[in-house]
Amino acid sequence: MSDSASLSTASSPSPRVRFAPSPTGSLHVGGARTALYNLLFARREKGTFILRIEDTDVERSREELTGQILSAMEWLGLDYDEGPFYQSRRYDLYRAAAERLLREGKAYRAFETPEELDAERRAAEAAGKAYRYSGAGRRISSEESERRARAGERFVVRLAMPAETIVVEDLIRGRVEFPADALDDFVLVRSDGHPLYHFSVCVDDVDMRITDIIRGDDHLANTPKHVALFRALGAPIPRFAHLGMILGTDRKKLSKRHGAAAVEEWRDAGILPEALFNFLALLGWAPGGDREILTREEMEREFSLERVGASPSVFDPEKLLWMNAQYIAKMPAEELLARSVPFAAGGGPPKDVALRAIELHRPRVRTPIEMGRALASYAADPSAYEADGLKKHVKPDTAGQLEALERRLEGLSEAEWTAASTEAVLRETAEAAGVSAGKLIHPTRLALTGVTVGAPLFDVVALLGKETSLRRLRTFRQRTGP
RNA sequence: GGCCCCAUCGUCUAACGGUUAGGACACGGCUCUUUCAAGGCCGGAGCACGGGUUCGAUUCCCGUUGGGGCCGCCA
Repeated sequence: MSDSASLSTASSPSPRVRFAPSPTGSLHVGGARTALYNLLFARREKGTFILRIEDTDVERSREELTGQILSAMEWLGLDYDEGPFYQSRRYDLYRAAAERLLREGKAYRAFETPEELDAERRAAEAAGKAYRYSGAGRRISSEESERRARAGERFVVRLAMPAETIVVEDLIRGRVEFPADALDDFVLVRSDGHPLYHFSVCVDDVDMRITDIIRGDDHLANTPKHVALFRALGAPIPRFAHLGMILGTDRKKLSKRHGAAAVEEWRDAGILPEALFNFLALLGWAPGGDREILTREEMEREFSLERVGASPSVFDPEKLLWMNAQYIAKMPAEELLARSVPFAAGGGPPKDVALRAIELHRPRVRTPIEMGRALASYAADPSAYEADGLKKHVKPDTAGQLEALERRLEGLSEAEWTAASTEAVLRETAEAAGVSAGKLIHPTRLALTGVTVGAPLFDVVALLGKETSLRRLRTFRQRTGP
């Protein structure tokens, strides 16, 4: 439309975003939500989503965890356009950047030992003051610094923070200011040559031409460091968007301590990836209107940071389970069957029976695991009967009534064995015995399924078939009778 | 302790100065019914507090309180 619109489009390249987990644990739901927002943002803005593994912490990073994170992302459908890139393979880049900053006087060597720093920190604490690095290294001349380095003295590289307020324009939080005296000259490179988090992040974000940094709120306080670093590196400052934390029910940052903080734990609990994706997307973002169940396409089309809230959100497993049930309700039977069979002990009944069982139990289960259990009950006779059910529904004359029921049911041919006709037979039997149908229905359910709750009895009877139904009835009578 | 962020039902959220403050989960009731669900209907439940600004504040500003985060040669 207008000149300025086309101009701004021309001057802002397509966005590049990244998700940068460190393999020090499995994929956390908070991390997954961050990745998901990056993905949605990239799709919506026709940008590029990059995956970068931040494995510079040699003590804590573990290779197998990278594999776990990758597979959890794949399972959830968090697909990236570029990467994964590994920071551990990019040390040359960090070394070159550090040398450049040193040369340009934007960073300097500091020769304090960890023990000395520890002592300073403790002293500050004892004095009730906030600890700041003294800046001693800054006052060493570059000649002397060079000389000591060449002499083999150990040193770290620190950034010379400018003495000015740093302003962060956050897409979600607005303008946030950090006074200069709250920041000190933080360490870029360890004495063993390892680049540290803040440094490798910024060097990579510059190198990968990241335009928008969407990450957790816990990084907001780190952002002035990053801004200073981007400036020192002579790079443009990306846009920032800091997401509210995901909390446990105790309103503390969600962690393993809360149980089920990892994506794979939910996977193993029978949560469908689509459901978790949908649920996580709505933890902080609302599409507007009253919609809750959205397709991936809708989310990719409608996601916008403007509609992302700033406040933290509590992760509610109950609602996740509800959402899972919503997805189960709509899933094609074949697919639901395929997802449930792995959880059916013994593989469940033949496919035609299984498919009908799926429809019977679909509204009654919330996970494929529960569905698997239901399927298994059609293939194997009950191994035990619910104790409370026996007590409640088995009376002295129950066995006799069930025997009468069996006799009459035997009169039905295989072809006549339907829900309607078996029901009719049961009701006739009850009437003949002068009792209500319930007196027979409940013990029959117990006999056929072992429990007192479940799908409509006569549908179950029909599905089980004549032979199995009668066998289970007989067994029940023998095991519970006089 | 210093700095920073956040604040609508128990929970997730809608509202972008004027609404009987809407929806969803959970909860309770009714309905359906052989049980349990699912579904449908109904209900209880919220603008943290105090000052401003304004004709008018849930909404804007300041403060208080409460919660959270960051302050490493961790990420």
